[in-house]
Amino acid sequence: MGPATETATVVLTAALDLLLAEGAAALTPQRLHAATGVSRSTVYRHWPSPHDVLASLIDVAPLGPADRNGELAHDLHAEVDLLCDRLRDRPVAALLQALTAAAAVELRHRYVGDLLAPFHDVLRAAGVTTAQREDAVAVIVSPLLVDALLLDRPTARTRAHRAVDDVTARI
Amino acid sequence: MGPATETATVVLTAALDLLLAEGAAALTPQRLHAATGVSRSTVYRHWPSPHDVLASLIDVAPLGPADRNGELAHDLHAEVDLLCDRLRDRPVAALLQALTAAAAVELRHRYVGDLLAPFHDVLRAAGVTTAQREDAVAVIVSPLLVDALLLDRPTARTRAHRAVDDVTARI
DNA sequence: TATTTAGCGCTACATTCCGTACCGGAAAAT
DNA sequence: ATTTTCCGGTACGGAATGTAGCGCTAAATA
Repeated sequence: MGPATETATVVLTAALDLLLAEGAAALTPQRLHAATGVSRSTVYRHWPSPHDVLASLIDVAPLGPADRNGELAHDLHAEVDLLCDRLRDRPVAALLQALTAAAAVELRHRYVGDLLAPFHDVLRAAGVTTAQREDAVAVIVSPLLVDALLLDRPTARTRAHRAVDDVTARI
Repeated sequence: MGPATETATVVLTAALDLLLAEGAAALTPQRLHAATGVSRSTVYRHWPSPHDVLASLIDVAPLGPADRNGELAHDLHAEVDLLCDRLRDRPVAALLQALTAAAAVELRHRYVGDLLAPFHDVLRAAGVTTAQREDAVAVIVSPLLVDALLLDRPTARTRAHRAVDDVTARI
C-alpha cells in the first residue's frame, strides 16, 4: 500500500512537512506542486482529493505492536512506552490532529482504532472482559491522547504507567 | 463580548449551523454570505479572518460552572454531568473538533482550559495538591474528551463517575 | 433641528486556486 | 519493436479570495 513510484514518496514527504508546519489545510494540490516541483496534474492523478493525501500519509507509516513477553503488566507498559514515543514524534500527533476534522470521520476512526488495537489485544489475550477492557484502555490511553492533541504538551508518560499499575492491580 | 449588532448574531448562528453540518472548513466568507444574505463585505468587516469567526463562536456560549455544595465528591459528580451534557450537545463537541486544527493553537488552549477549569477549581478548593489535581482531572475528563472528538460516540458518563469515586477515595 | 458618525449593501477589480481535459515525450515493460 | 505506464506542460471555465471605493440609512451627537 506504500507509494509505488518515486514521485509519490517525494510528494508525501513534502506533504508531511506541510502538515507539520501549517496543518491539514495546507495539503492542497497547488501547495504540493509548489513544494516539490512535481506537476500539478500528477498530484491530481495520484490524489484526486485532499482526503486521499491524508489516507496515503497514514499508509506510509503503519503502526506495529510493541515487544511483548505475554505478561499483562509488562506488555501494557511496553505499549504505553511505544505510544508515548509515537505521540512525541510530531508526525503521529499531527496526523491525529488533522484527522480530527468533521470531514475525515472514517479515516479518523480507522487510525484511532489502529492506535488502540494493541492495548485491546494485550488485554484480550489476558482474558479481560470486554467491558473491563474498554475501561482500562480509556483510563490508560485517553490522557495521552488529550495531552498530544488538545494541550500540545509532552505526553504524561509516568501517569500512564501509574494507570497501568492501577489497572493490573484491579484485575 | 457578545455580538454588538443584529447582523452579527445572524451570521454567527448560521456559522454554527455550517460548523455542525460541514466542519470548520465551511466557515468561509462566501458561505456565510450565501447562508445569511448578509453582504460579503460586512462579513469581512466583522471577521477579517476565518479564525475570528471561531473566536466569536466561542464567546457566544460561555461556559459556567455547575451547581456545587462544597463537598468534593458531589461537586465533581456535578461537573462531570455538566461536561457530559455539553459534549452531548453537538456545538461544544464540534467546536472542540474545529479547534483541533493546527492553526488554532491559542484558541484551543483557551477553550480546553475553560472546559477543565471547573474541575481544577473544585479540587483546589478541597486542598488537593497541584500534582494530584493534574492526575485527577486527566483520569476523569480525558476519556470523555476522547469519546467526543475522536470516537464520535456518546460520552461514557458512568465510567467518568466511577473515576470520580476512585479519585475521591484515594484522597 | 442640523450634523456627524457608524453600520451595511453593492460593485468592481486583480489574483489565486480549483478541477478537468488534452497532448506529447520518455522510460520501462511486453 | 511496440505497447503501456508515468509524468510534465498547457489551456480552460469557474469560483473564491482579499481589497477598495461609493452611497444609503439610521442612530448618536451637537
